[in-house]
Amino acid sequence: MVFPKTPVSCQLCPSRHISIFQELEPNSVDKLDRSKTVHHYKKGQVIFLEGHPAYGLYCISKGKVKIYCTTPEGKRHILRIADKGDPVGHLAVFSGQPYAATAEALEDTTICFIDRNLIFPALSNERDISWEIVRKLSKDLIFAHQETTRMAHHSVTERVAGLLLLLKEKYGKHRDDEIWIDIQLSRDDLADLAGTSVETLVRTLTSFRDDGLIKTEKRQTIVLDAIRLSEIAGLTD
Amino acid sequence: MVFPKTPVSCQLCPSRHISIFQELEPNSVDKLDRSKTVHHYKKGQVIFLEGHPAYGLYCISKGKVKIYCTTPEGKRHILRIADKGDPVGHLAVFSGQPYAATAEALEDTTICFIDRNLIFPALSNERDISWEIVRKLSKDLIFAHQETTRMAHHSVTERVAGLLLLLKEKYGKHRDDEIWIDIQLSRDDLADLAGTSVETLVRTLTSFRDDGLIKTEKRQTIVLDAIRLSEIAGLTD
DNA sequence: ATAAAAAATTGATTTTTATCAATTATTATA
DNA sequence: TATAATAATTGATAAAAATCAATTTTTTAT
Repeated sequence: MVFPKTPVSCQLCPSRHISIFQELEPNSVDKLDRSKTVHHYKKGQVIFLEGHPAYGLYCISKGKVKIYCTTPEGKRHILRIADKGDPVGHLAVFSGQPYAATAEALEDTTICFIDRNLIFPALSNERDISWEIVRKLSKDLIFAHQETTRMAHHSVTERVAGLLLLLKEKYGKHRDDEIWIDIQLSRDDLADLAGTSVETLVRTLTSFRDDGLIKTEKRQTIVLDAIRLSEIAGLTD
Repeated sequence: MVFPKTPVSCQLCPSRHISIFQELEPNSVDKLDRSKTVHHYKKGQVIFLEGHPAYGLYCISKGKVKIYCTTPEGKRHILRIADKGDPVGHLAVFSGQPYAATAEALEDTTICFIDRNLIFPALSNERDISWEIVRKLSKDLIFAHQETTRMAHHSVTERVAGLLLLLKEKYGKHRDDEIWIDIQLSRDDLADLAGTSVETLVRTLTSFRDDGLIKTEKRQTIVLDAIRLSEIAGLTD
């Protein structure tokens, strides 16, 4: 694995103003800046592996990372997609446990690593950052609970519809009066996000296409009828 | 709803030394003590409802509480069972959102309520409590992710086996050389925990009983073969 | 540009699980 | 204690989704 260092300062980082560290004092930012190392990963490269000891956390400067668990039978479940500004591996560091999931670059990614022993000293002058983290983790936990419930009690059709809407919210771009989901995900990725098999996912997309809910072009998806999709997803009532 | 006040001090609370507040200075405990109100709920009573505004959080003094989500179709999913010392409703308070789930007493329960506006002042002198909460939330989030993966990719048989082992860990009591799961859960509760229908749950238990993995007596379960159960649950490899 | 590899799609089949219906057991109540 | 109400169980059936297999499309590498 190659770890080329690049001079990227936190002050100039494109993700600076959306990350969990957005409220830091300049002094703390400087400390972070001196504590971090910058790394580049090509699409498909693994950043860390489930089960490995967590020596630190990451913050995405550029690119996207998928975080997934693997079952004993080799099935993958993508827990989330981390974008510019998002922390990765922080749960392991905060909880003191090994990484509970694998992180893999979805596209060419620049990511900063902060050693777990340097994080807390760098934040020592920040009074509120820990409560800010509590707030974010609580939100994430509520979302995770909803996901668990969805996986347990909703059909694949409902889950795929919900997934498409989520992706539309997060990655939707307007183009030619249509909403285009601007993220490069394979069918396998989509299946791993929806918690189903590739074949079932494809059939679900096909049926959505046949019903005029979506349009697919070159592995890209366009949402044509978000209202009907959210009815199917069970988000309206 | 009846809210009888009882003189229960935090210092004397049976849950004092296992709760998230276990590390507090005496001064902070006093503040909490003066901020809280004590409430009693009979088995089956609802403590708060999904969707309602969160005016504060709870800490269980005695008893057990199930926290569940309800889907639009009326299906329930029990996210967790909170015991003596466990916080309830804290996610809503920490995140500033309404309660995302319903809390209902599984048995007669004594629980303390702390208004959301009084929590942070009471903890103002505590340097590390927020990082302690970060640690606990991170652990909970990792667990929640594992649950999501389990619901998405494991069969009902695997999930029920895993559930029984979890209950055994948490509520197992040795009696007559056997491990007895000492908690009063209906078949509906077990189904809602495993994310399946009552009928399928019953059939799964029956097959476990036929295979000599468990023994059931008067709605109570005894684990006879934890090793084989954990093989079925997919926890061994 | 072409061949090889990888990804996506479609079809057929089996397995799993939910649902509906009926019955039995248990608990609560008069 | 008898009776009603609730909970648990069993059976039959239908629906959902996984799996296996084959084919087509797209991408990558030569």
